[in-house]
Amino acid sequence: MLDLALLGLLEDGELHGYELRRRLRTQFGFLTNVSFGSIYPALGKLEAAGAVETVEAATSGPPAPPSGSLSGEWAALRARRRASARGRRSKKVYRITAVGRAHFLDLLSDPTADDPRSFALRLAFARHLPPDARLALLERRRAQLVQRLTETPPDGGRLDAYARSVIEHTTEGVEQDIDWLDRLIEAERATVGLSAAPVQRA
Amino acid sequence: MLDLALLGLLEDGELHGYELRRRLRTQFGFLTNVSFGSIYPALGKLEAAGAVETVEAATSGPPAPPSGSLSGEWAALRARRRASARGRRSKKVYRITAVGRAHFLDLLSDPTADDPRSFALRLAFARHLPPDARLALLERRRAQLVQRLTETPPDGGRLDAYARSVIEHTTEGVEQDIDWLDRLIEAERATVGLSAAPVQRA
DNA sequence: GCATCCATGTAACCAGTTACATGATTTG
DNA sequence: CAAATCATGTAACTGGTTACATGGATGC
Repeated sequence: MLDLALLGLLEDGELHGYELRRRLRTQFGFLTNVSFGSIYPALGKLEAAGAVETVEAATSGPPAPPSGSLSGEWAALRARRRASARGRRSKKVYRITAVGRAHFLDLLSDPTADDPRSFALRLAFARHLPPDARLALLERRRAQLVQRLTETPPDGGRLDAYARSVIEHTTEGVEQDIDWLDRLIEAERATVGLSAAPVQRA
Repeated sequence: MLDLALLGLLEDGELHGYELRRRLRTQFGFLTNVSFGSIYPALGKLEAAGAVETVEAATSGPPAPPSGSLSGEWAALRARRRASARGRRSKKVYRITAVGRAHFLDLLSDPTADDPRSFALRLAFARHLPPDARLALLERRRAQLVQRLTETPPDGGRLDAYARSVIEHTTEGVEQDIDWLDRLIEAERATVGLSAAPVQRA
């Protein structure tokens, strides 16, 4: 989960841990409250695995987005000078590697992750997937939700009002998710149909 | 989470682990897939803490629901005979204790648990709460969701269609949750107003 | 008698948390 | 210069998971 999120964010820009956390909080409504205690170890693991590498500051690689933060770049420069001069620590900016990109795609296409948060995250990064994998992701999720609906107890009679309300509300939520997925699937099919010969799939 | 669910289920009936799991799967749409690897250790802990106790079969305590399962009772009888005769293991039926009931109420009223599943679970068991605690539970949840909405980024402009769709859908879900809570709160206020002098609270 | 479900349990692991500790930078 | 915010990290813990091991009861 976290690996996926971090790699995804790093896919479009070099970032440091603190900023990664901020983006998780702001850009994704789900996946709030990820704590530093998770992020830094995760980044460490990813670095050890060669999926990301640290860069001293945004100097090389893809044209660093100027983003109008002159003060930020000055700060980075100063930090770097300090860092080399006194060996002190500073911001650790991470960049995704080729290995990391491959790993990211693996995580993104992995069909054995069915929890809602993981799905939301994957869909949010779906632009990195080829169209057919995108479609597969949506349809897999849809099938899961449909099955959950069928598994929902047909009883509900002997529960009190509170429990019943919870169950009904949950069920409604699932139904709306399915509708939403249907719209997405339709849109996806349309674009697939446009860009290539129509593929027949369930 | 699990403790709460187990105690809540045991509040209305003596049950064994396997059956507890089955009920979690069927009665609650959320909280599916709780595994035995969680349940048995949790029951063990609860027993060690004195929150539940094992009974050999449904013989004493609250009038065992006959539930028409004669074969079930025969099986229990036979199992008990075996158990005493050969010291073999059999179904371990748990009953909640006074300590357990107190613990259950604590968990149910604990304001420091804000994740959605925990809330759903507590609301499902809300009949065990006094009306004011019920109202407090609902209003706390509502406040959390409202805050989450205000924290949602007003930007959304520079995200691609997939990420935007996820965020929008999530936001809609939160809004519907709030509407739902509003209805529940209103209903709750009505019953409170009926049974006692109207209390003024935010 | 064999498969299948009911039933309990353990061990290893995993993804995340909180609390703690440290220090640099910015701002009033 | 003090307070707030930026920034990184570690250790202990939590609440679960999967995989494994075992065995009784039921149904065909």
